[in-house]
Amino acid sequence: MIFSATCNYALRASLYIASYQQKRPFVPIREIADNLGISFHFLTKILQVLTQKGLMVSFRGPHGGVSLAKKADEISLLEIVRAVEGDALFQRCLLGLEHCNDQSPCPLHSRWSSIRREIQDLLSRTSLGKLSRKVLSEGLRLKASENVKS
Amino acid sequence: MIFSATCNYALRASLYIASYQQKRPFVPIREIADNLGISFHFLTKILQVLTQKGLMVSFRGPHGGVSLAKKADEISLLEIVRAVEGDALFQRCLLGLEHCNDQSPCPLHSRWSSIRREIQDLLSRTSLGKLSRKVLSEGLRLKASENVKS
DNA sequence: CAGATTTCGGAGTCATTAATCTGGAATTAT
DNA sequence: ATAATTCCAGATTAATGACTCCGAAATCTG
Repeated sequence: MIFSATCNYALRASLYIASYQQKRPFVPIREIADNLGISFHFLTKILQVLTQKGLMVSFRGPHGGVSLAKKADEISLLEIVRAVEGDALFQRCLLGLEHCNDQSPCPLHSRWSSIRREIQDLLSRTSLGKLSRKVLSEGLRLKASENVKS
Repeated sequence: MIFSATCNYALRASLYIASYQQKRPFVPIREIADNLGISFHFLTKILQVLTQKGLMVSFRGPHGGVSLAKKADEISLLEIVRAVEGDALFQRCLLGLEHCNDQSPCPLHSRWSSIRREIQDLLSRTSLGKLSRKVLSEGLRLKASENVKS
């Protein structure tokens, strides 16, 4: 629902970096991939996009990796989402109609618009910093939890 | 966003039937496809699913077509969505995590859950009948609007 | 410098969804 | 009967997204 796998990975990886970068200048992609259970090569590609868009900075070689380009409190989830999903995401019609807007609305336009705005507000109000602190203090998970039973 | 093309088509076609069935016993799929700008064969396949799931009834031959299985006021958009998208749609985590729930939540779980519920409520409160009356009275569109300029 | 580490960038594969095509079966009208 | 209409069902193709692979470039260590 809502987001592509690419976008989910981008959010989780960003959150991982914000949470576990600590004093290191860079966090290796391999570490992120291993800890979140994401394909290394695929994640590499996704993070490349984020660095190209200026949200991350990267460094090659030993002790290299990626790092947030700004302070974690200054990066909103919305920025991450927009970087990988593009700008059209928050303009789409619930019925899939092109050019559905206030002038030429579909039957659900007004009601859907307000929910869509809520989603956008949630993402723009929530920063990586805020959320990473919550992850650390409450021990929340970012990975798919492979705990089968036991 | 949110829905697949299949689901969009299912909703629009259902709404078309509810709006334009008038006194006819059945509405031909060809007419729906032409008026909504959807591939006939593809729409056929989608409506077959809706009839298999008991939401529509169909009839072959001249003056055949498909028809709502219940009164339009008794069919919610949610029923249509569930029939084509399956049941998992309204349980998915914003970060794409499996088994994200109150016991083992992701960092966004509580906030996302409430928005997700709003979406589900909107769809379950809105019936085909209610929405089709709105379509007719306000002249709202169900198709992609090919008005280039003129 | 040699070798290990790590990102970069492009190409290729696989799976799922979207869409098309073709023939057949049911029904009606002539 | 025969033809026309319309849904049904399966096969095929196209497009997109998800994921893999590999060689190259940058950087550090010894």
